[in-house]
Amino acid sequence: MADDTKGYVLDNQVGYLLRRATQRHIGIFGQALPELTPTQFAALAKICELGAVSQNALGRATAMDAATIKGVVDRLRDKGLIASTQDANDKRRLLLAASDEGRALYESLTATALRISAETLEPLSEDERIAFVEMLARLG
Amino acid sequence: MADDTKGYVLDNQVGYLLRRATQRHIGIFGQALPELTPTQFAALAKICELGAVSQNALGRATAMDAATIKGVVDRLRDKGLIASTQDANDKRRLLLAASDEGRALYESLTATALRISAETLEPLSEDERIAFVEMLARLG
DNA sequence: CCGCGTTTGTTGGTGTACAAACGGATTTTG
DNA sequence: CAAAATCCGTTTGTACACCAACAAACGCGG
Repeated sequence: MADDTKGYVLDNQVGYLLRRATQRHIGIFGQALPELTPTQFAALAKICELGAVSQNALGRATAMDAATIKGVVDRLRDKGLIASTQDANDKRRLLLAASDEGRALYESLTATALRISAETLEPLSEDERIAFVEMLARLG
Repeated sequence: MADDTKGYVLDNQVGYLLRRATQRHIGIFGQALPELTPTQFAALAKICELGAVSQNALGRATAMDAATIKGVVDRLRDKGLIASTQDANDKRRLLLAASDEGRALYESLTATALRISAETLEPLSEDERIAFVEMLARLG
């Protein structure tokens, strides 16, 4: 029977550990970059990366469903970081683009964002960070 | 300058990857165990693990703040899986305990829960799973 | 060109998640 | 012992996150 195999222990389950790690990361993010939430920053980053996109396409690019991306886009627009216009060729589509302020903010914040990633991974050694991120990407 | 060092790419950031991995895990959980959410199952598991606890203590044991655990406890009680009574020694406290149904459900579901964890980690090799979970625990 | 399936964005509902503020109970401390 | 600090649970407000249902617009096959 050896050790404690076979028992269910919450604290060892991936799902629980993922939740805790995410909580810690969001805490670090909020400390270092209070202007935007991680989700808002992700959406802004993707808009800057992709140029003009429709709202749903942005959602797909950032792993948010249609209902979620709507709220995020609304908040970014309220802050004046992005602008939306009707697509002339397809009247259903909202074309989104970063405003000058949005792009400037994004560019001024990428260094901070990288620092946040580093701080999140800080409990791991150099080699471990690389291996961990690579494995994590496979779980997405 | 070698490769692409230095640039900020959303898809390589831990926070984003954590979010995606969590999404996938929650999807797997919902498929395999639709009766409860991952959070509700975590709370029920901890109650069964710890015996009687106060509401806030349960929150701390499951990494949920007071406002969050309240909603989770309310829903578990609505389902008849846990019961709450006033603590006689400390009139502030709500003492929580699993009902017979709650305990039975928990015990009948631990095997499924373990299978969910395994399926979440399925893209990794045996050795990788162990290393990954250990590192993930350090990030919490 | 017409109908039908699909896509786009919106809304409503549920469930985490956290901050801030609160009243009441308890504990600590002067 | 009385005042201060703390802890308990609750409420309110904001922000994801997803499901299901919807109307308008699009596009394709017949």
